[in-house]
Amino acid sequence: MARTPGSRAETTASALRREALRLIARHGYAAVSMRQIAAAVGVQVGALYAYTPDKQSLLYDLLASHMQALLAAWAEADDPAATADDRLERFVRLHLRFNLARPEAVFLSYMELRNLTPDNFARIEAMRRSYEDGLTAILTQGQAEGSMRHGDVRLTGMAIIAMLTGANTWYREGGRLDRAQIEQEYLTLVRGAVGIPAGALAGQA
Amino acid sequence: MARTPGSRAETTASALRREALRLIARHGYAAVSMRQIAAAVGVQVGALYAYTPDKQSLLYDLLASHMQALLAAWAEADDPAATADDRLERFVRLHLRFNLARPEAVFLSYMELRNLTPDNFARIEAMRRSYEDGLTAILTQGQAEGSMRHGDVRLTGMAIIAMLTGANTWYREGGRLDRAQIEQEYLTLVRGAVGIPAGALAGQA
DNA sequence: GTCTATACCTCGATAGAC
DNA sequence: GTCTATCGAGGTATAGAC
Repeated sequence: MARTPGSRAETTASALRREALRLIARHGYAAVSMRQIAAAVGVQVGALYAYTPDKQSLLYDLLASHMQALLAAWAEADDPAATADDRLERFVRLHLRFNLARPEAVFLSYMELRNLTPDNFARIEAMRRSYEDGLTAILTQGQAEGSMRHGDVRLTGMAIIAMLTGANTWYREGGRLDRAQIEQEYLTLVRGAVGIPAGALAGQA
Repeated sequence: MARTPGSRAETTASALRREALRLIARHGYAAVSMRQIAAAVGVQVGALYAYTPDKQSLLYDLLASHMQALLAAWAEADDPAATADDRLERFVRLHLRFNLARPEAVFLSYMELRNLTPDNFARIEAMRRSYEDGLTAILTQGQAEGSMRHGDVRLTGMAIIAMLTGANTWYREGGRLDRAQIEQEYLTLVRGAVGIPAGALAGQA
């Protein structure tokens, strides 16, 4: 049987990531065994160690690649030259779109932080903090431009992110509200929370 | 040594709950062993089974008593005869006050849901739903009274709860903001989100 | 009520054959 | 790259002595 060298390896590697993500999201890192993951991939447990040095690295890779993808998506969506109102709208839409599309990875990213080693935890936290800083910069800009009226910038930023991420706890594909409606609803809530007048349109100072 | 019969048992029972809560909050249900809990309590592992039939019941009891306390606190704080604005303020303050005072129990209540058996999960979910319904009733009332302008009631309720509960992820005793300041900040955010005019005071229609 | 001892199971990780 | 076999550790829960 002719088979491209390495092609089987790539299949197993991606299956490993996919099944590990699925199982850990459902049962938790500590509750999922390497044997379970191997069974889901369709190999014996020893074979997994050709792809990951240990279980911890597997978890870290899942979280790190998720955060890297999020940061990259925001870097592409943001326009630092735009008004704060406009940037805030982009942030809200990107956050919802990105997170609702990957519920399992999002779930892992806040549920499994405590199962990281201290070094790995610090790396993930730095990326998360960088993402949060993107939002607080927008809030600071909005206050300077006079379009937003809110109190403590850090608290407001954390509140907005918590509110948006919370959508993942109840959103289900094919539910009562579609993603476009959800984006609009959350956008209205966020704009009200930071004191943007109800009549103001994004993009105007 | 004269000792009140049963007093030693009560001490162990409460120590068991306290240490189990602390350890599970820190490491997760699946990662904490009955041996670890026993060591923290100061007994051997066999002794724990005089207080709980198994590990699962221990987890369920911790979550159920937390939710019961929350529902009782809200029943006492709420005034169904008041205006929606006033009731919303009470809800925000109670939620923050209650949750910031019990970070470990709050953490368990959303992190360990998946480690409950289906039956136990359904019981906890019913209590959580009942709490959420308290808020959505307020939002519906506010819309009817004309003091609030928001969209989907269920989405708005979930968004508010997620925003408020998020405070637990960053709040630390003795931090930059005290609890009174935090309550005020979140109250402003919530009132803005549901479209209560910035000038309006709670208690006014 | 708590102890010691233990039954029985599953874990992560490795070794060596193919 | 994957298999089988295995090591040493640690898991929940129970039995029976005190």
